[in-house]
Amino acid sequence: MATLKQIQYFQTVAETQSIRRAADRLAIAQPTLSTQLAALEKSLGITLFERTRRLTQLTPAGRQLLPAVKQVIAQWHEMRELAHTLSDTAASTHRLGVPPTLGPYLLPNIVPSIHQQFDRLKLYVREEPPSQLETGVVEGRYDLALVPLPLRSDNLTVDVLFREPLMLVAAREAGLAQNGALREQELAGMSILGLDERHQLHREVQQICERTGAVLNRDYEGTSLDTLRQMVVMGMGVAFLPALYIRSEIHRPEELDVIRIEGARLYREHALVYRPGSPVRRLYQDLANLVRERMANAFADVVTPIFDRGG
Amino acid sequence: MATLKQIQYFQTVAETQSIRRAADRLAIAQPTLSTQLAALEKSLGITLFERTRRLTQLTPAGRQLLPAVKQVIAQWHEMRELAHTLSDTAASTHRLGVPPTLGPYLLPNIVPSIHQQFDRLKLYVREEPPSQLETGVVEGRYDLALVPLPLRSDNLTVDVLFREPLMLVAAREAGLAQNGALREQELAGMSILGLDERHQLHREVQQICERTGAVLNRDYEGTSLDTLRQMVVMGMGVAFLPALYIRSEIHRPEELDVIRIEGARLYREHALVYRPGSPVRRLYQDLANLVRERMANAFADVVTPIFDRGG
DNA sequence: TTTCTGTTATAGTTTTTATCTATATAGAAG
DNA sequence: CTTCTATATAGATAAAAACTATAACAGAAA
Repeated sequence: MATLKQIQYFQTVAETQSIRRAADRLAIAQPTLSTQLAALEKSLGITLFERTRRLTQLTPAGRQLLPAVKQVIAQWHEMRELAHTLSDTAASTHRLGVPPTLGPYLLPNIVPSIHQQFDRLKLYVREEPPSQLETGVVEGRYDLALVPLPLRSDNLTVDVLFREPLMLVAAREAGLAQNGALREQELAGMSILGLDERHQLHREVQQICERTGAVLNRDYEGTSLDTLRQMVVMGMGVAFLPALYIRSEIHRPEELDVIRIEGARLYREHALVYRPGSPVRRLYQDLANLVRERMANAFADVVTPIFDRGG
Repeated sequence: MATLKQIQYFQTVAETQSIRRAADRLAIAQPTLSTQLAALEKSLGITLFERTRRLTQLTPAGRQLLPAVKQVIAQWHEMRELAHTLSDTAASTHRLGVPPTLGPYLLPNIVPSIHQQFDRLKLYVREEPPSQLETGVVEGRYDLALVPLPLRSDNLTVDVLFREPLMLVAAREAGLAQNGALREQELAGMSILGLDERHQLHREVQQICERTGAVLNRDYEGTSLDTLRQMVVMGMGVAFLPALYIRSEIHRPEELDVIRIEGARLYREHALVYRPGSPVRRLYQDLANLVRERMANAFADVVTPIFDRGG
C-alpha cells in the first residue's frame, strides 16, 4: 500500500531529477530512497523513473501520475493546516441548541460578546423545545444547549446561568397595574393565557397557576411569545411573559402593563448543558461564565446571574 | 507525522461511531486502533473523538476536520486509479519529436494505425530540426523521435524504419522528363534549389550535389518543402523532394515533372530513436514495427521498409 | 447493591518495515 | 585504464505497527 511518505519521495525525486539529491533534501539515506521508490513502483504497478547515471527522470506514466500525486500531497497539507487552526479548541464550530422562548431574546445580547472574547469560535444555532435539546445533547446532535431547569436527564453537566422573572402582562385598559405590582393572592381566579403544550413555558405557567389559584385558559393557546403578546394586546386576557422577551420585544409600553408579582416564585432558571465527557468542557465553562458576566453587567435589572451553584 | 492509514482509521471510526466496530471493519485489533488514533490526535494536536462507553463520537474539531480527511483519501484513491490505468504502458502519453520535412507527410498515414493497435496510447507530437530532436531525446524532453540517419549521438537506441527516395522535381516546361528518369551523370552542372541550412535536408541535398556534380543554388533557399515546391513551379529551378512529400502534397501532376534518378544513392533513411534505458523500449520497438509494416502494406511503391538492420 | 457485559485504554511482546552503513555495479569523465 | 559519481543491493539496526492479554470503567441486568 502506497504511503504518504512514499509519494512525497516520488515528488521530490521528480523535482530534483536525482535520487541522490532528493535523498539529501529529504534528509534520508540514498539507499532508503531507492528501496522506498522501488516499493512504490511495485505497489502501483508502474515504473515511475528511468534511472540513468546522469539523471533520473520520469517515465511517461510517471509524468502523468505526478499531478495526481501533487494533489494528494496538497490536500494533505490543507488538512494539516486546518488541523492546526482547529487545535485551538475555540476555533471550531460548536452546535448550540436553544429553546424558542429564550434563544431569540438572549442570543442577540451575548453572541457579540462571545465573538469578542473567542474571536475564532463559531456557533451553529438551532431552536428546539427543551426536552429535545436535552436528548439532542445526550445523543450528540448538539455539543451544548441552553435549557430551562430542572433537567430531565441526569447524565449531563449543568452550568446554571441565571434566573429570569416571569412578568404578568395585561392590556392597558384592563387597569390591573395599580402600582406596577400585584400580590400573589390577587392572581387567584384570574384567567391566564399560555403557550401550547409543546413549549416548556406551558408547563411552567401551569405550575404557577396551580400554586396561585389562577386558571390557565386552554381555549386559546399561543404558538409563540409574539402571538401570545398579540392575544394580550387584543384583550383576550393576561399572560406570563419572560423578562428577556419583554425587554427585547415590547417596544410600545403604552399598549401593555407589565406587572411584577411580589413574593411568589415566578421565574425560570436557565442553564448551559453539555456532555460530561466533552473534551472541550473547559471552553463551555468559560462560555457559561461569559454569559453570567454579560448578564450581570448589562441585564442586572432584568435577570439574576447565578455564579456559585453547581449542577 | 500523520499517515494515510491513520486518517483512514479516523474516517472509519467517525463512520462507525465506535472504535470496536471500526477495528472489526478494518480487520485490525481494537488496541491497535486505539493507539493509532491517539497517535493521530497527538500529531494533529486535536482531540478528534469524545470517547464514552456507549458511543465514540466526533468532537466539534474532529467533525470539521473530517471533510478534509475525506478529501485526502478521495484524492489518494483517484491517484491509485490513475496508476492502475497507467500500469498498461501503452496507456500513457508519449512525447514524439518529428522533423518538419517528414512529420506532416508521414504521421497522417500512420497515426490511425497506431491508435487502432494501441487504443489507449496518446502521442504528444512536436516538430523540430533533427539535431534538436536527438538532443531532445537524450536530455529527456522527448520520449522518442523520428530522425534521419546518420545520427550525431551514439547513446541512443536506433530502430531503422525505412528508406525514402529523394526525387528530382522540375517544372513541366523545363522538359527534363523525357522518359520519367534521368541518369546520375545528367545531373552534373544542374542548378538545384534547396532548403535553408537549418534543415537536415539542406545537407543531404548538398552531399548529393557534391557527389553528382550538380550545383546547389544558395541564392534562394526555401524555408519549407511547400515553398521549395512553389519555387520549382515558378520556374526558379529544380529541386530534390522527399517521396513522401510528393505523394502527399503534389496534387496537380500537370504542373511538375517528378523524375527518378537511376543508379545514384538518392534517398534518406529514417529511424525511430529513444534512450536505451527507457523502461518502455519494448513498446517503442512495437511502434517501429508497426510503422514498417504500415509502410510495406500501403507505401511499398514510395518507400522501402527496413526490417532487419539494427542500430 | 452486586454482577455481568460491552467498550476503550494500557502493558508487554512480536512482527513488520523503514532506515542506516557498507559495498557492489556501472556509466561518464578524465 | 582509472577515477568519479549515481543507483542498487546486502545485511544490520531501529522504529513502528501489529498482536494478545488484561485492566479499567460505565451501563444494564440481576
